[in-house]
Amino acid sequence: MPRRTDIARLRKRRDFLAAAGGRKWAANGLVLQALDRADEAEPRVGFTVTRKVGGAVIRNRARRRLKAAASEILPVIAKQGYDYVLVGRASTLTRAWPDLLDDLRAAMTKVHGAKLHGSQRAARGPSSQRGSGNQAGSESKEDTSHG
RNA sequence: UCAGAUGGCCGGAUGGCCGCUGUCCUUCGGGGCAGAGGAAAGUCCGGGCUCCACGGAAAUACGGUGCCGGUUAACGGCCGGCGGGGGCGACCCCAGGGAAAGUGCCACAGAGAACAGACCGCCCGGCCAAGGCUUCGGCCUCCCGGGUAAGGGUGAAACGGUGCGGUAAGAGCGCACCGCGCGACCGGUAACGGAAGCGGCACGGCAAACCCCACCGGGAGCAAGACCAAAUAGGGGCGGCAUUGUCGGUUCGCCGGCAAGACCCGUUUCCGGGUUGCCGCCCGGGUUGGUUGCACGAGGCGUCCGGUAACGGGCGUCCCAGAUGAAUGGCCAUCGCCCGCAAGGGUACAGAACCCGGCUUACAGGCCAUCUGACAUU
Repeated sequence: MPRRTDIARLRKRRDFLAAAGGRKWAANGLVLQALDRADEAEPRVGFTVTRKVGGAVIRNRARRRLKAAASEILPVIAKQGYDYVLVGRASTLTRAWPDLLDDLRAAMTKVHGAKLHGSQRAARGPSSQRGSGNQAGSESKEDTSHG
């Protein structure tokens, strides 16, 4: 099966900030942020490991594991028009490799599942973007009350 | 063998699958080669390079350095020596210039602490008011006046220490030795070392207190700086058109010259301030993206020569990361090492960001060389 590994990288600070305003899912070994750009362009991906996790060596190792996981999984299930940001945490290094891959797959489906409502509202245009940002808090509150 | 001192080095290995950055080749399928550190770290010093400022030099202020000599592009680094301190020793540590230029500080305790000082004590003299003793002559205590730095006590430190002489008791008052100060002269490039002789002996400590002296330092940094290309709003300049008045020409369509208009505000005039159309070209600045700076260098390795050494020179040889939300890796297996009876777990500190020379700090485990002290053996 031909694997596409050359997914475009996010390189600008404003892209990362925009993705941080999108859907977010925290798995055991990583945190995934996704933003639906509402166009049909190629998907893009970026990586972030904050100083909270550790020094430069630890952060580099975490980012490389995330890159390796992304190059294995994203070409299969990434969707057009999406920006993804993988955020490393302390457990990114200690998590077993198959578990880390499962974490990423699960996070991708979670983030895409939320998109299903969004695609219906996409006909109404920019209101969907405003909803993902401002009303995210109230939505999550409803979720917890249901569960 | 044990304990220790100094200097230096390594700091995982091999294989498989899949990737990343650079570069070269390509039959465009792909393939070859290279790819983190000793500290890449802290950003504490010193340079190269770049821009800015500046006529040269010096001075003031501020900051830094501070025994002497050498080394270097330079240094607060390094090497060699000197002085002081520590260790049986190998060796280690030290901001280590100036206190008769000046100012300041030296707490507490203590009688007295910087041209010091009699609390107790010791000694001499006086006195009989008081007390005691008396052989009735006086004597002692108290008191008064003085001498004394030997003893006690205080302190971090008390006009140097020990001994003998000396004295009323004492005192460098005298003497010997030690210490201290000055020191002709000798050795050394120098720091400094030695030292005849002289001086009875004080001229205290702190300059990581101010200060003085000598030397060094313009500022900012590769997000420096240079170049290219886009799109957007606004600025400046030039030209043309449009608008108004007037003069001249006219084929009555217009053309040319000159001048400025219109609106708003300060109550009006004068005067002052502000705003204002369209198009093209040029200039300069900001933003974004790209290229460059950017990796051949105070370069690595080997060898020879000079030098105790730091280091310098000659010759040969090699090309050895170049990213920019930032490559140099992810996963798996086997082995090594450490912990554990085993299952199993762990495998240091840490990631280039313009480049060099240092310093400092972090570091599992291990190796090598030289030297020192014990013990044992021959």
